[in-house]
Amino acid sequence: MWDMAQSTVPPTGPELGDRSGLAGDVVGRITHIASAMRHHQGTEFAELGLTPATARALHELDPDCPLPARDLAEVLGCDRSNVTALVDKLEQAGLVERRVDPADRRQKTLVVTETGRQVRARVRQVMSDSRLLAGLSTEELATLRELVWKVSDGGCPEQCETD
Amino acid sequence: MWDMAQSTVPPTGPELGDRSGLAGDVVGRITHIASAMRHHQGTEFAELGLTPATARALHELDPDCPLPARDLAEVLGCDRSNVTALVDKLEQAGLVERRVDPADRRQKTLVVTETGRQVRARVRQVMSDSRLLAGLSTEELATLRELVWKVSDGGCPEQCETD
DNA sequence: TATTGTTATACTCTATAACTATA
DNA sequence: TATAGTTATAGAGTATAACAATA
Repeated sequence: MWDMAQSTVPPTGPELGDRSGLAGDVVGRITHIASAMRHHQGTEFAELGLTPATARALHELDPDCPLPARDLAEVLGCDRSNVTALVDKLEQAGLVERRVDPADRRQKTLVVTETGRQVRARVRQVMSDSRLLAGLSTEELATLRELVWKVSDGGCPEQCETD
Repeated sequence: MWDMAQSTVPPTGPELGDRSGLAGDVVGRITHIASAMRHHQGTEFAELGLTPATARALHELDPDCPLPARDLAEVLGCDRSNVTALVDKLEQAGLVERRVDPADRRQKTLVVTETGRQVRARVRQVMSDSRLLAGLSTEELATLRELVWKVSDGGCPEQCETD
């Protein structure tokens, strides 16, 4: 069935009986599509002087609602120690500032600068760039959205805790 | 529009007019789903004593059609130098053997062992594991397959050369 | 004593460049 | 000279453990 997923035969015969082959096929395709998306985003981020990880970190930092590093780590689903390096790079690039929280001097609040705000807007643009979906009609897109929505609701929408 | 993708509101109102919002929404969901799939696969591979990269390498090695390392690198879309380390691990685990090609003694053919054959079967199972799609009916699955197929045809099915 | 951010360290993944042994 | 595999090295990404400052 995996071989089928790798072939170039179009899905003209849905073969509704073979549920697991069907599902495995879809899994393979989604993997391919996501990989292509990551690749494309990676090159776009590089043009902004960002790596995928720093871009994602910037993306998660709301300019209107500064977070402590601890919370950013949680949103990113990674360890606090990684956030240090990520924010180091963002700060070096002038996109983010660390500010000691006067209320709790252990915490450092991550504030997006004006430049950071602009770069972040571009990052968000790239992250929802849908050129890969250009081949679908608007109706197909709507159907696809319904289906992927249903999948991510039933599965692991955020950090995949249901494993 | 990205905020919409992050919300928990179901897509009951398709809003067919907003094509780019629709598409960005789908991109975000596909990213989430693929991330969850990678996470799940990673833990399954770990139980087999494999990393995602070694699992993928093993997956690409057809036991009935041994490849030289050069070809594996091409299939994996990575540099030859990486294949050395990957095959080192697979060989250490007793899953693959290197054999010098008598016809061209520069080449080393990668042969999957009997154990490797069994582990690879499990890897293939994990890679097409579709528990995340359990919430879809077989009909929805068929529709989804048609759509993702169409996307990967129009976009970057394999190593994304069309960038 | 518990928590925040940091540092030190290690492992995976990937890329480039230089080396070797063949061809 | 060109190619296959290897080695050395580097950087990104992520994890754990230990530490300083603060609560």
